[in-house]
Amino acid sequence: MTEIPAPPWRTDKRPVRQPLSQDAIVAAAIRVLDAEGLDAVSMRRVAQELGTGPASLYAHVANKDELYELMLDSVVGETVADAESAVHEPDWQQGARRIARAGRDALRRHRDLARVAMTGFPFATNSLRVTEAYLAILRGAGLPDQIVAWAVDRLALYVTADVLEGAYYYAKGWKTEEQAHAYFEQAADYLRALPPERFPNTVAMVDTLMSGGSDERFEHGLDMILDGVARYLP
Amino acid sequence: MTEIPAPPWRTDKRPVRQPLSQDAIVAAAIRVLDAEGLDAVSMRRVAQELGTGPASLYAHVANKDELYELMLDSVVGETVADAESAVHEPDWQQGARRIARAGRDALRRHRDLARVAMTGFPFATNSLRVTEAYLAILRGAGLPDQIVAWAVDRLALYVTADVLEGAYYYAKGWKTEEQAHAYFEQAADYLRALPPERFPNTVAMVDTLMSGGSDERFEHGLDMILDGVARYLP
DNA sequence: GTCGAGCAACGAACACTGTTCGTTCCACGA
DNA sequence: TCGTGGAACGAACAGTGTTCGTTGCTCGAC
Repeated sequence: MTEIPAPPWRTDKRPVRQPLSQDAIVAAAIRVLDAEGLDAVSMRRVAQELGTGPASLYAHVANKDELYELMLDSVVGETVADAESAVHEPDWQQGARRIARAGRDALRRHRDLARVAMTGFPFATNSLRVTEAYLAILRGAGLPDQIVAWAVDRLALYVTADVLEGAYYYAKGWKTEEQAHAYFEQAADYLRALPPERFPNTVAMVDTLMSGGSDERFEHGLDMILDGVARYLP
Repeated sequence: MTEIPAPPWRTDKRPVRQPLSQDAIVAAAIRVLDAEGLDAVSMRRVAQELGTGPASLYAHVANKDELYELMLDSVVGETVADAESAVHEPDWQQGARRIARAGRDALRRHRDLARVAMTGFPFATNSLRVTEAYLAILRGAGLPDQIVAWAVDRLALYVTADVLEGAYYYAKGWKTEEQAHAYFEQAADYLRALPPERFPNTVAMVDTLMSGGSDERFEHGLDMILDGVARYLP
């Protein structure tokens, strides 16, 4: 099949007329997300990115919510290979840790997309594959099903909540991390200035409470969840 | 101060002219929330509830986000008394449980308001009081500060996530619980129909995975968190 | 007793949003 | 060769949050 070059005449009527597709739309949406944040991903903005109007998108995508979920599943897809290879890890805790880390890394690569993961259930195909990997590892370790179900719930929630905390300032429309840092500093000062007779513990623990977002803290929380689960090994 | 009755003349010009206030606005917003769900709480809808226009609200509320946070703090206020009395509970696990339960009950009374709790940090006064109660209980038990900070984080997240799961169908605009039940049934069928060679664990665990929302499950998850934390007692 | 200042209330408008309708136009199969 | 199904699209609708400029009221100072 040799590609027939576009005829030089008649090219003035329509610019290029390259066909749209769901994949192209999702890719464009993720491009906007990475550049401007989730709130900027509107149907008009995505259409503009593709050089067309918003109505054209509805032939490939049911509505904006579906587009958001497709974006999430596309990003989750970045972790599927990692997750499925982690199933063969001899140490089950290490396997679970690898899936969690891969999910966190993928979400962190895409601004505040984690907000989408907080609303709705992971029924898309890539999410299901990651869940299946989790289940295989935890069941393979011999944990009872009830505990496995709870643990998967908790791990997924922990990962997205951690990312969400780190991406918090995107939601406020801030551009730089300096602004975010200033905000947190100000918040800490506010807590320190609370009346110590009514909030003695809060005031005393300000620094400990506000030390979120770091890798060490994420790993430590992961350890605590997995250690808690390990108590239910037969 | 005897109240002077409104003069019968001149009443045609303005209906009543009762002064607006932040409390009145928040109360009206919660009324709309309870009746129609969070998505229905727009500045125009709240203003309509008060018989005025949206611009009038901005004298008492900075913007819609602040209104949402005020609503949340008002609802959290319903639990402050409970939380602060739980501090005197002799058993620290029982104390923490009481705060968590009170928070869950309060959030469940108000549709999908839990969505607001998922975005943003609890810096409003009532939330701070509840946090202080948590801290007092857990520190009083002798837990190290690092663990206490993590546990409070986890407990708050667990409560709101549990409520959010139960209120999921509000976000979809569904009215009745029958619709929600049908949706979950359909979702379960979808999972059961997955290819068993690629999703053996998911298919096998469908019923366990989808058994969310009940009180027993909430209590069980609470036990698991608290038991996990208890390992760090000196 | 009168005046002035400050502020709450508000009508109208702006710049957006998601979504739908009706039309146009093209590529493919009969 | 024609007919048809479906994608692309322009325009519009009904909303949204927020701001501006004006009005009208109330309270304190003179």
